Amino acid sequence: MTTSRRQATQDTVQDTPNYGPVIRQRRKALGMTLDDVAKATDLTIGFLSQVERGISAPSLSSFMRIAGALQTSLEELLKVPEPYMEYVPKDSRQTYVLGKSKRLYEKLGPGFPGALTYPCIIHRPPGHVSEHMQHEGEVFCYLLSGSLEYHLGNKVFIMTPGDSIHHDTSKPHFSKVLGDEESVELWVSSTPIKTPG
Amino acid sequence: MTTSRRQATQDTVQDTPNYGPVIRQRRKALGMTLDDVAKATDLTIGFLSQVERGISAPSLSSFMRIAGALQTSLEELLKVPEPYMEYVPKDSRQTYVLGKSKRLYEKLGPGFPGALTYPCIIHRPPGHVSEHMQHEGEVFCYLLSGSLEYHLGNKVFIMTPGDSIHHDTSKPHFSKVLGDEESVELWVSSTPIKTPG
DNA sequence: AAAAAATTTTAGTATTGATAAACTCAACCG
DNA sequence: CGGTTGAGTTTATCAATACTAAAATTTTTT
Repeated sequence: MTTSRRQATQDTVQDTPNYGPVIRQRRKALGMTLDDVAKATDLTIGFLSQVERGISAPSLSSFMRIAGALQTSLEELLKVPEPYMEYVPKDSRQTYVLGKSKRLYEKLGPGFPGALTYPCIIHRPPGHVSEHMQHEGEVFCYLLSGSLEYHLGNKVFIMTPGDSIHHDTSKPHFSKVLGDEESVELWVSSTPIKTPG
Repeated sequence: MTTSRRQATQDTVQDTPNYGPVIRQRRKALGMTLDDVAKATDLTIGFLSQVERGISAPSLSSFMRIAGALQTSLEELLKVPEPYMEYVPKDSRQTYVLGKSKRLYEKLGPGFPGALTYPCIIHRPPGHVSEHMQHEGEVFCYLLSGSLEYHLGNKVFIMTPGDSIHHDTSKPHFSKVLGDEESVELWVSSTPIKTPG
């Protein structure tokens, strides 16, 4: 054909997200060197440097390993950066109702591009028992109101307003809302809390 | 190294989503042939056949062109299929509050994997004016209650309960909630309605 | 200023992403 | 029944590249 596919690809390079800088930003935000990522992905620092500078394109499987090493997802690296506001007036929060239990989730971040933590407020009804969790990362929770029975590994804490907890999420954990009122919990997590589609 | 990166890749093949069958299913659901997709993506039918059968791996840019041809996204093709229920009891719906206007969105689908349409019910407060939209696809809306002023291109319709509208979404459209009560609208769209992450 | 760390750059190549075309199979039609 | 057509599979091939190893350069640290 008169127009090579190579040229066709070049013509559509505009459509390829500029993931190089996004990868570099995330890597630096995590305090990692090219060598750190190279070891985690079984790729070389030279190649990763080229990927970050847009000189070379990784295969899909390499891209996924890079995303894994950076504790993020393909989707996060490829998507158009979402709008952010550092300052969130309390009456302008994005809110969601989650699940059959009608938990209310108030999103407070991201406050800037490349943020590594996800702040939110969660309202849970009396008696609600959260999912048992265990995954890589860390979390901080401050109880604004209500009462919680927080299970962390084989420890149990009764939390009242003003109490907080900060832990490694690789330890199994869950909590139950005590008493007759809903709990209001301020969370800052290293992984986004899953909100349905 | 004694373990080739190819083997390393093979070792992690379990981690690579099984997108081949997902691509084929979506292509067939859209009534497209390999030739149709080949023409849309500037790839060959032999290659696409191999991709769908997991024999060959497309580059990231080719993958994105395939996703485009299939009117879907990388994320949709790569993600673990979401749980689905054909039958949705009215008190078991997933709900979300959207935006500052506090629209309520009740998810009714997908009813099966590979579905091409997205059913939902949307509740909107009095006076709410929707975003002006214009994109590829089609939509059907049935007004359950309330009243709407629906703008489609340069046509305006006053919708009352029981009325419906079904149109090509490439025409510019938006609507406003009339009267003092909220509207309750049943929608079936060819594209997912955006819900904040 | 020197050393160390981090990154960039270069040369190289085994592998592959993708093609062209032959082949196979099922469905359809005269 | 044989020929044609549509759809998909398979094979041989190769230009391009995904990625490496190592040298060179830059930046940071001491």
